[in-house]
Amino acid sequence: MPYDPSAFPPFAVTVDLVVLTVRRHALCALAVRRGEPPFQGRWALPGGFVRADEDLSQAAARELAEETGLCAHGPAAPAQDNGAHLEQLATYGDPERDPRMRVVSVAHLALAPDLPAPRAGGDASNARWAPVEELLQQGGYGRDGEPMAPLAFDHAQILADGVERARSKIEYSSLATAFCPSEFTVGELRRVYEAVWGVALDPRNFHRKVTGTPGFLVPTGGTTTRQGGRPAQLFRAGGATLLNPPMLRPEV
Amino acid sequence: MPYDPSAFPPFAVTVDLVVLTVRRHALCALAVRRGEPPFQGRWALPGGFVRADEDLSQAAARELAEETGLCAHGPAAPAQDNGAHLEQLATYGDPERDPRMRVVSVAHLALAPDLPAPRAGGDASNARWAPVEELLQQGGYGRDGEPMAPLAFDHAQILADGVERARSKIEYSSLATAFCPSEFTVGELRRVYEAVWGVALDPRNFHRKVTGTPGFLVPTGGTTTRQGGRPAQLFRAGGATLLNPPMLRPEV
DNA sequence: GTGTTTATCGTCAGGAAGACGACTATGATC
DNA sequence: GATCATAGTCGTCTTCCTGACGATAAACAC
Repeated sequence: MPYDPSAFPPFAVTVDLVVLTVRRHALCALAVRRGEPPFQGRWALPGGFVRADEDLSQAAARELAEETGLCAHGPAAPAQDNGAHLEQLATYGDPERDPRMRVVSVAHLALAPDLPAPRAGGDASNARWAPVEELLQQGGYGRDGEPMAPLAFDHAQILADGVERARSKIEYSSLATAFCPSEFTVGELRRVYEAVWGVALDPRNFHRKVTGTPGFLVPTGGTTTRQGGRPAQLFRAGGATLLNPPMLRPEV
Repeated sequence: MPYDPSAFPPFAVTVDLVVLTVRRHALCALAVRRGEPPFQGRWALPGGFVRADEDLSQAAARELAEETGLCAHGPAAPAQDNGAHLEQLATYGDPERDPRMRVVSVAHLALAPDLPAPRAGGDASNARWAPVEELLQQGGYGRDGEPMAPLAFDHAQILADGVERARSKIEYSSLATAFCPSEFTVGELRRVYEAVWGVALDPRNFHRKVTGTPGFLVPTGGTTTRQGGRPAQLFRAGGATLLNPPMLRPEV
């Protein structure tokens, strides 16, 4: 078929972000309140249009910086540089997903260490970290007693897919360190796994496992007592990105 | 921001397909020859524009049917129904990836049993199954001595990503059965793993492993000698989609 | 000091996987 | 028909990993 601009329908292309972090032992996602219709006043995932001269990953990194100030790095993550991990998640293109027009959204997944309060165009009341289970439950009430409407558009599905990706990916990759500050203890890393998977892990077996996996953790020599109790060794993320053997998520 | 159609740039959205199969002990992909510029005469992945009222997965299934006649089913695959497995792979949106205009392509991965010769709009000379290593090598010569130009657009990258997805996914899912006919032997399944991974596997350990994984294989009661040698039991794919424990890809 | 908390080391039993021997049941060849 | 080649299937043995859990260590609160 020759080139004919009328031969294909025009689409709007957006990026939406599932930004995850661990706060107070819970897996949380960044949500922003919509200021305009459709779904005005409802919570949604941050995102925006891809610009004409931008790659998809560039657009995602730009949106991430606008919403959180984080500097992104790609899936082939180098050692911890205090930026966020960013990778493409999936693309959502149901013809009915946006009532205004045909929008295809390329969702991205970002993993970040615990951060100060989010900003959404400088307006803190319109952005927040919320536990993912709170965002995903239908028709419940939030921690502040406010009735929780479901997320706008198909963002509940996107969030669920992002959470599932994160849950499975920390099994066989060193991605869990993306939730930690640049230096962290084995216990802090264990609490990340416990928060993301929602299970309790044996501290002794976990310690043996992560310290025994080559390339996962590199000791810095320092220690800390910020968690209370006996001082713990500090580590930073090692060069390995794939864990062999993988961490095993307990059954059920 | 209020709804303003001029506020976002228009994109063309396409689906491209990585269709994989195993033929003659080699992992092969479906390639079609381009009939028009750009990249006229070069090999490319099959694909086409998403229609105005179509979901992305619908568009991918339609393209797959047009190129191969296969009926697709989704990632939550039911028991083997002789259709192809189809899942979304990733989305490619570099501003320069198509010289004509801004095109975002949602690549999909399809896995199919060995098939009769492909058809591309009824023209067999413009479609073929080619070993993936042949399609991915730069500047070599094909099996027929014809010089091999690289695949059109960024299709070499898409194909490489699809192959890597298939290689890793047969580790922890029962997807390898999507390469087999509805009834198959343990040896045939092993040859699928060997072709996709490009390694030799121990027949005895492989047999113990797959027959011992609950839900992976169910015996049909029949036997076959189509591979020569002692008759082998026939199986069909069981209900399990995730393998626990996973198959282990041997180290390099 | 005593108790609490967290970190870290060690032990032991059960299971999974790699290496590989042995046996079985076909078709092909002489 | 005997022999051989080819595949398939069952066992064994050793090694490694994991889960369960006891024990010790080093901080802080009182």
